[in-house]
Amino acid sequence: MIRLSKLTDYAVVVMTAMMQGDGGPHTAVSLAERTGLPAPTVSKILKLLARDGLMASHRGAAGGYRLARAPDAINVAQIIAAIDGPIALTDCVEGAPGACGVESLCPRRGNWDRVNRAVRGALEGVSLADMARPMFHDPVLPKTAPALPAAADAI
Amino acid sequence: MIRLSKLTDYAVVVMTAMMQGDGGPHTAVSLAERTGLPAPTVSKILKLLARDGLMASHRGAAGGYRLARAPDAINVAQIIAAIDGPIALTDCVEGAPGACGVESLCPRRGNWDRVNRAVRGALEGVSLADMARPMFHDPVLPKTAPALPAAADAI
DNA sequence: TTAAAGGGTACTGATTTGGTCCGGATTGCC
DNA sequence: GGCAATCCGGACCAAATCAGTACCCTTTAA
Repeated sequence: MIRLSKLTDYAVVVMTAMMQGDGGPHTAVSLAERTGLPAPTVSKILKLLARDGLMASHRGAAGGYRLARAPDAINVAQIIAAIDGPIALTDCVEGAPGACGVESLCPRRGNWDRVNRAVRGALEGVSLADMARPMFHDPVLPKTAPALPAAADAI
Repeated sequence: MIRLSKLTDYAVVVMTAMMQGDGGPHTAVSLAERTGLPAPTVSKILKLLARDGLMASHRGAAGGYRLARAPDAINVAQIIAAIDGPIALTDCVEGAPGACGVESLCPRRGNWDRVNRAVRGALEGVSLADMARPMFHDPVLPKTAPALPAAADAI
């Protein structure tokens, strides 16, 4: 199965936790307590998110982290990119020249990129605010749901 | 980065190789020679694809594998599902009850499923025939390209 | 009957990942 | 001005996962 790292999952947990409370900064340990995740791990996640500009950090006593933007201005693709690096399904992409051992027989590099683009677009369509919104059981989403063929459930 | 297993990448290589030649069956070793991949690996891939009905296999002497359907009736999502199992980005999906350690604090299960659905839909939109089609260098795809925001290249 | 081919399972080495820890830099408070 | 709280940036280790290989069995055409 296509795997997202657990860290990315945790990142969404942490970020949704930050949406609650007043606008004040959250420390890494307070978020760890609130989410039930180990503190060093939360710290690591926050650092990665801050490095990519998704978090605003403040050092010193009474410091902490805050979301850099409104929750609906942050999408899942950005979170994944911050934690896991660039979204690319294979090594066979433009960034890695010559890395592909069967390059001469592989005229498909650009086509995987097409797939990557499609996936990336799908991930950009879901915002952090969407993830925080409690989901009632299996609602047919009115506007954001992508059109799906009927056979999709077998995959 | 979101990773697709190498086996899946190889599967597309093998399947595109099968599109060439007459309609006769291809043996695992002949495909291995043609693609430059190790024979046991090719055999493993073919077995997985056959199990999911993407290949028609014929045993015995003069046996081999054939594509079960036309290349434009096979999409990338099906290939990934055959090799890597169900397409799900996190463990946090409906199928795994209680596996999530922070379940009580995690009201987002259904929302990851929303993301999964979006990705799945994107992958279903690309067929094997698309992957085999030679791609001229960085054409702006006229119809199949998803609408992308300008900032997308940083992801 | 024989040989060619797929079917299934188990094993191993390497890579990746999750998680932890440490010393240093920065900043507010007493 | 000193102190304490907090972030910052690495390096590090154990565990899980994955790619690849090998073996033996079943099937089937010649």
